[in-house]
Amino acid sequence: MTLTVLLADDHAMLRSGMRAIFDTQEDLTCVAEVADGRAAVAEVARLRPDVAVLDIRMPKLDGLGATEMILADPANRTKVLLLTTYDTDEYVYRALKAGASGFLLKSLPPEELISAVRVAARGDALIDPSVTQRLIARFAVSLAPPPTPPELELLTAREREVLQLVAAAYSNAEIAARLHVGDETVKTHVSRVLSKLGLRDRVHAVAYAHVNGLVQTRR
Amino acid sequence: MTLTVLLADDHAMLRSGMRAIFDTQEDLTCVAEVADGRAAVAEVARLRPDVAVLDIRMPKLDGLGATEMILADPANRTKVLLLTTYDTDEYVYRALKAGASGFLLKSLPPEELISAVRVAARGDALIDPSVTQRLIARFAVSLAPPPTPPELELLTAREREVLQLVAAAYSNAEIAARLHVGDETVKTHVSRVLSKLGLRDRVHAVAYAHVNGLVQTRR
DNA sequence: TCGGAGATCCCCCGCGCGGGGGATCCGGTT
DNA sequence: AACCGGATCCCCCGCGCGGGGGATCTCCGA
Repeated sequence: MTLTVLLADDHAMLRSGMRAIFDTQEDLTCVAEVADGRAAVAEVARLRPDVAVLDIRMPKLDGLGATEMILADPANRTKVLLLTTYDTDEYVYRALKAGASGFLLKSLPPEELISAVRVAARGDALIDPSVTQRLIARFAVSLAPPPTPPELELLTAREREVLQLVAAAYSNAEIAARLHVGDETVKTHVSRVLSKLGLRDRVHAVAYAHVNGLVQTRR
Repeated sequence: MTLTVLLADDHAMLRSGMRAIFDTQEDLTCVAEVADGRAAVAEVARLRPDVAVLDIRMPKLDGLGATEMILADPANRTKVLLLTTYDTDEYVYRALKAGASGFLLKSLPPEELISAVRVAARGDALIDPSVTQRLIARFAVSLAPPPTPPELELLTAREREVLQLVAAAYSNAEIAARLHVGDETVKTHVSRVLSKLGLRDRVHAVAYAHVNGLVQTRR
């Protein structure tokens, strides 16, 4: 089975260079060449190639915008490979968010471009190693739990427990019922929490808890 | 300049296979072979190779634990490539969080293993395409803003503005001063916000705002 | 032209909340 | 035995807050 490819780049020379590379492969067919993003979107919709190789810098609509439009339409099954000279982080994030199957630099050796197209076509993805490094760093921080402020150590276990419930917007009476203690007890705990953390009232406590990741939201 | 490599895998056969691959390259030297994670950590500390290629499944200490120990020690400049048969997502996250320079499957062609070592040595990173695909998906959701609940549309611009300030734990008087209006006005806005959103009091409003991403914390 | 939505300001009332005192009981350390 | 930190419960007081009524003004669209 042969793979169909669309090329989008505003430099005719680069397009013919890439086409020459694909032509060396029997199973790859370059079915269209376009010079701007709008044409890329239109031709992808018309020809439904397996893979679209898009430059980021293009007239009318850039490669990122084209990627977003192509991948936003569920009728398209085309995989998108982005090719660029510059690897600004913002570009990378936008590309990956849109669902691109690849983010490659133009310094890529020809044979690797070929393999990239095959990778994309089979539903996998690949990212240039120089970009991957920074992506990992970014990913690591997004996985890392927010740093626990040291003043939290001042709280006793019970106080932390109460703080959790305050953060969940429970009233003193509700917390008392939930912990099976009197509400006067809860008031004492809350007071201690506020004074130890230097917070004015329970409203500040709620904000504090959320900002410092004491409440699990996403993930 | 030649690159030094450490191999860690509990299968002697696989180690000698990889060593044979590296031996075909003049600039790559395999300086050590070990069969478990603890030995890997020790040998890396002793020999300081440029790159350590670790299997994940190993006795005593697995490749992930070894990676964490190696990369936690700032005295080590060794880059870590993880090699595995299975690509469980949890493995990948843990590896990347620890700061691994690569996550590769054992199905990798020999020549790509060689290029992976060179990539790692120069400070870049690479991830197997089949893993990259899922990583992108995960990364995209971590970038995506939390969905805005529809009831927020009921609020007027001013009410949303007040909600933001309530979420930042400002009192009615502080909000009034900040918006240059009377505090009675603020009370009206807050009341409307609470009733429109079905919230009991401002404490619930703070929690609501944080849960629904109306307050920027990380990123 | 009239109506409604939105922003602004006003009064009263009840209550939850937070501060400031205090008390008892238990478990662990000294 | 004496001590202390932690958890529990109690009382009083002042105030911010939220609900329920109002009111005016402006802008915009029917």
